[in-house]
Amino acid sequence: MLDLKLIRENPEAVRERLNRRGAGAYDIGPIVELDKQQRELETKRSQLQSRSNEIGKLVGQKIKGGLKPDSVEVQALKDEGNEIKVRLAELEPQERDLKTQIEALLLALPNLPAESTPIGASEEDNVEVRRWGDEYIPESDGLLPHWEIGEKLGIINFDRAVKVAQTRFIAMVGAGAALERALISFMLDRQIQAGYLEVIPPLLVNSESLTATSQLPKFAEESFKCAEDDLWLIPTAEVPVTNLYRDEILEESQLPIYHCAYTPCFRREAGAHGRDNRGLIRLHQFNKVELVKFVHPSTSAQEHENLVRDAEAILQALKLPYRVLELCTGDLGFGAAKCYDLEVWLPSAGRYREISSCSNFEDFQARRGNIRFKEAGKKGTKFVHTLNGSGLAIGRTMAAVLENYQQSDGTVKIPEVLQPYLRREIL
RNA sequence: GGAGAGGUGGCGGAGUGGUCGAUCGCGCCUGACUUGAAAUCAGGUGAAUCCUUGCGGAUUCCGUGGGUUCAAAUCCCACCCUCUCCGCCA
Repeated sequence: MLDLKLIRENPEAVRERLNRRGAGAYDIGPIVELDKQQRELETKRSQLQSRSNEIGKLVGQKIKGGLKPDSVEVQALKDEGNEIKVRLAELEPQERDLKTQIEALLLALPNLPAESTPIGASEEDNVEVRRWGDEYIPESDGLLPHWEIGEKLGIINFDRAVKVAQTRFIAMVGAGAALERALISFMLDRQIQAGYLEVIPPLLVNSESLTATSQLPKFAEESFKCAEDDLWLIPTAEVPVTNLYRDEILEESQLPIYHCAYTPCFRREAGAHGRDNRGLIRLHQFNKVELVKFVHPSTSAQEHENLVRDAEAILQALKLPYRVLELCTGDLGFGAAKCYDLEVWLPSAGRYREISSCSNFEDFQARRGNIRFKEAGKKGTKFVHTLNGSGLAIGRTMAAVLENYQQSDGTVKIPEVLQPYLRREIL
């Protein structure tokens, strides 16, 4: 959520920055107008309230001083109090209504792109920052896509999972399940070593949590909702982990807070029919190790760079070729101020595919979730900055391992760093 | 799911209609005393919004939302959450 004060005081600057996401896509005019009305009402209402409080006190004093509750003097005050009550009953709903409208409009506005985010219209304009591991890119002759490898080895079952659930669900079997589990353990171990505190959060979350991290209200159709309850299946561990500290005031000395979490993620992938529909790339349920940071605003840019490096470290350890993209303003996620995507090399596609997305939300989520910190000895509070990134998506990593490590005899080598987890060298 | 108890400031814990944003204790901060610390003493110590150039002022917040009243932490209604016992269960 953007700071209403910032919009009020610098509307032109806010407009300019929002336009970087797409010219004219967002209009703050109504917010500015409603905010003006709301403040006028608030001033009026607060003055009435003040007089009403005064009357309340006066009546109390008079009665204590010996006047009868039904004496003329007291009755006159009561009458005035009743009058004010009538006028307040008019103003209050108006003000509340305005506030609700403003809130709804604010929740629908995306974050301002950071000054450093490259300006562009679409993913075409994303900027490649660096590439790693070209020497590990396999020869392209006779390569199979990962779903064929998985089926041949009998470690991924697509058809049976569809019977059990729906299309875009899979079942991992035997060594496939073990490899999935090994990847999870390996990534968690690495990230814990890098300083992240592991969490196993709830996999169902309420609407308030989804609103704080900004999946709601705009992207409701992307998540699975439990019909009987105000509970949703998490689309990413970002939601429960970020919301761990919702409505809290942290001590400055507690920052930074680093968490990692392995969770399954559930996404409806609405509107994605027919796209990337083979294999492990786009499923309704997938596993992910997520990194989440809560940091002091002055450090968040550096923390973001470090977060990306922590995600990259996994790909490097697995010797999977990848590149780092800096997303342009036109491709930037709703809540992000700045975002790097990691893309891993998928030989079957002959291209890089997203395997991690590392975003700095600055105070956007913190504002929505009311996550603040207090500086020692100083009055008031500030919003923390939140960041998160995949470290990494497990299913896509599995796909990348199967394809990049396949051998001409149809077997798949196990990356060295996973061998201790799997206790074997070949699939 | 049933019965009972309860939700007040960082913590503990008062407060059952009136000047209560809330006694008090602990914690924390500042100052005095001290070579320093402890102890002691004095003062201070929540958040948010609006008005104001500033000084400052006003309003809101005692789980949440309604209601009664001139006036609600306090009374009424609904809901949420926590604890204890029972039931059920991995």
